[in-house]
Amino acid sequence: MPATIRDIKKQTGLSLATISKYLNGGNVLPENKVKIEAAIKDLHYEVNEIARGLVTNKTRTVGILVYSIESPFSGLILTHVGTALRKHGYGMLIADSCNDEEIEAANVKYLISKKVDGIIVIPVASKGDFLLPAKNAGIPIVLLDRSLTDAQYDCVRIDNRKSANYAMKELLNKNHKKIAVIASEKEYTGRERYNGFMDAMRDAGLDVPKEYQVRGTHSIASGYNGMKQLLALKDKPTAVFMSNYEITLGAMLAINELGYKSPDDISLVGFDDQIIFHILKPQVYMIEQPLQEMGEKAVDMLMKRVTDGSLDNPVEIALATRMVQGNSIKEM
Amino acid sequence: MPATIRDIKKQTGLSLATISKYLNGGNVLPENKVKIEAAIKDLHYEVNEIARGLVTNKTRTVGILVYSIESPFSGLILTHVGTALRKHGYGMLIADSCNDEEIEAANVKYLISKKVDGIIVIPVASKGDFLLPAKNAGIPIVLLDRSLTDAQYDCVRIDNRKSANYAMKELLNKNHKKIAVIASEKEYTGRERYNGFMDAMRDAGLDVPKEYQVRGTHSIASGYNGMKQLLALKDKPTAVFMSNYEITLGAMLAINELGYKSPDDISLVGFDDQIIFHILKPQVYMIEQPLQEMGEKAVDMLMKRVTDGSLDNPVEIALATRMVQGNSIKEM
DNA sequence: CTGTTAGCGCTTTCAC
DNA sequence: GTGAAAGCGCTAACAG
Repeated sequence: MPATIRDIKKQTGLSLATISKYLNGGNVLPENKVKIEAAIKDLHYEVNEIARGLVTNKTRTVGILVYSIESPFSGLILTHVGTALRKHGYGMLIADSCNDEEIEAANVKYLISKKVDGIIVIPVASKGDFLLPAKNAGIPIVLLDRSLTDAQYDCVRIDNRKSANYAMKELLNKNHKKIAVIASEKEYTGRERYNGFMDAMRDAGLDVPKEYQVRGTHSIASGYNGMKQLLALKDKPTAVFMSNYEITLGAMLAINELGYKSPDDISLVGFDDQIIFHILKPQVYMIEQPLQEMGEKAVDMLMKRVTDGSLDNPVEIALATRMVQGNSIKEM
Repeated sequence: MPATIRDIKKQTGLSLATISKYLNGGNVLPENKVKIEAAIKDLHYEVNEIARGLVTNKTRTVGILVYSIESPFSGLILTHVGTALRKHGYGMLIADSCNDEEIEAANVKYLISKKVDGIIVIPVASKGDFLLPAKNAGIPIVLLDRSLTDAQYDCVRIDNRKSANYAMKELLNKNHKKIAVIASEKEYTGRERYNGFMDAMRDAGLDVPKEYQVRGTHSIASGYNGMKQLLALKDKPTAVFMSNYEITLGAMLAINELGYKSPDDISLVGFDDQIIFHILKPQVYMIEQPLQEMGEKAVDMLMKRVTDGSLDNPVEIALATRMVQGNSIKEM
């Protein structure tokens, strides 16, 4: 049975109010401060945040709804979210949606019952209904990385469409004409990046035959199979745009396995820079997302809602990305 | 302002006690049950777990202290931990130690103040002092994947030393004599696997020259540099044992980059099977950890302590691993 | 600056 | 099976 504020009261002879005031950073006579601090040490006292939360109606905990904690991307961005939250004195209650919309919806209710002060969500669903209970409960919500098609929430992400479009310039400038794409089909980012790719090709007046448009899932297997498919074509593309980390990884493996060399045999541009690509040959041209900035901005937005009680209209922030130069593109 | 149990009382005319009883699965007259359920729907009532926690002194939340949420291994095992916990009706409050012992120690206190019912920890530190505050507070603790050198806690892990030893048989049976190792030096698993490797070599009566013992960190870079180092030796090893996922990945990249082929030029055995290696050529012989079983067992042990209040002596469970056959070993 | 008091939302005796 | 009442550990008026 851990020490409570009453034990401190007993040892110091002070009132609960004074002790509470001290605990919350209020002004207390120096001598009392000393007494209280001594008692805290003595008794190994730690504030009971549950009790505190009951009265303040604040838990200093943010719920994180993550599409799949198994995915490497999740960890890479959550580490920044967590660090930013910790700086504000907040913790993360993480709920893994396991890429399952039902679990995701159930997790929202779970977080509500846990009285989290806000929710950061990298969604599985592309529609926003599942968030309504939280919204109705008045819990601030910030979307991260992925937006929703039918609902307005604060959102921090990159400009996927523009980034993909921009990435294509590298290939177009080097005179590639036969360019293929491997993109995930259902997810927000996959769709947007595919659109950006198509925008760029259309603007360049280039046609993209159906067999150059490989749509799959957000997975290594998709990249691997997609690239194999492309390399098996009679009329191979000279370049391929790979729309995310998993797809890029899979595609690179297929290339290696089949004994092709990039950029000699095929030029490459990928998405989602990760350390592994820094030590791979050839170094692939990669769109890099500002993961740290994304995590921090999402936390900033949420904190603003939480602490200011800000009720401004939702804003969607689309951060710029950066092209990491490589040597995976051949001049045509 | 969300509905409370008092709002239900108003609408149903029942007493708090009856409603509470219903909420906790107690027996209530069918007519009352109907009334309560209607009111809950009407008012969008969700239990306030904070208030409940204050009186029951249980939060149905488990704290997770993870060495680095950024690491792919973390996500792979936490997904199973999370799923198992959810089945028990528990959530995870995840605290990222960021590979930093100071943060780790601070996070313990944070979790205590959050009154988590138990803690699962994949530690950064190799000594157990940082867990003392939680232990003293009577919070059950289960170590996962990594043990500690100086403290007794429940622990679920694989038998790293034996697994590494066993993995070596594949190489020894195929008559390899000049075998090198790349292992992390400071971490628990790295040390144990290194020891298992050395055991096997000693038992086989084989010498391991210093330059065949590459010790580094648990990182891709370590594997990459380590393998380059080995391949640059005048007297190259015929086989290499790579002690974890990151090291294996890095080592494979180095091999590819230098244009070597496995198993023709070098035989390989790795640790930590992950999907990526399933589509890589050659398929590397890999020790596979039972991640799901590990996650579930850890949760089981914790739940036993939490719900039974079991105070038995700590037990350390070392699970068996499995060798995933590949084609990365040449018969000598 | 300090103390007294009420009460956050729920569970839990204990009568009935 | 139901209700009244007490209280979990803390904060937040308010008065002194």
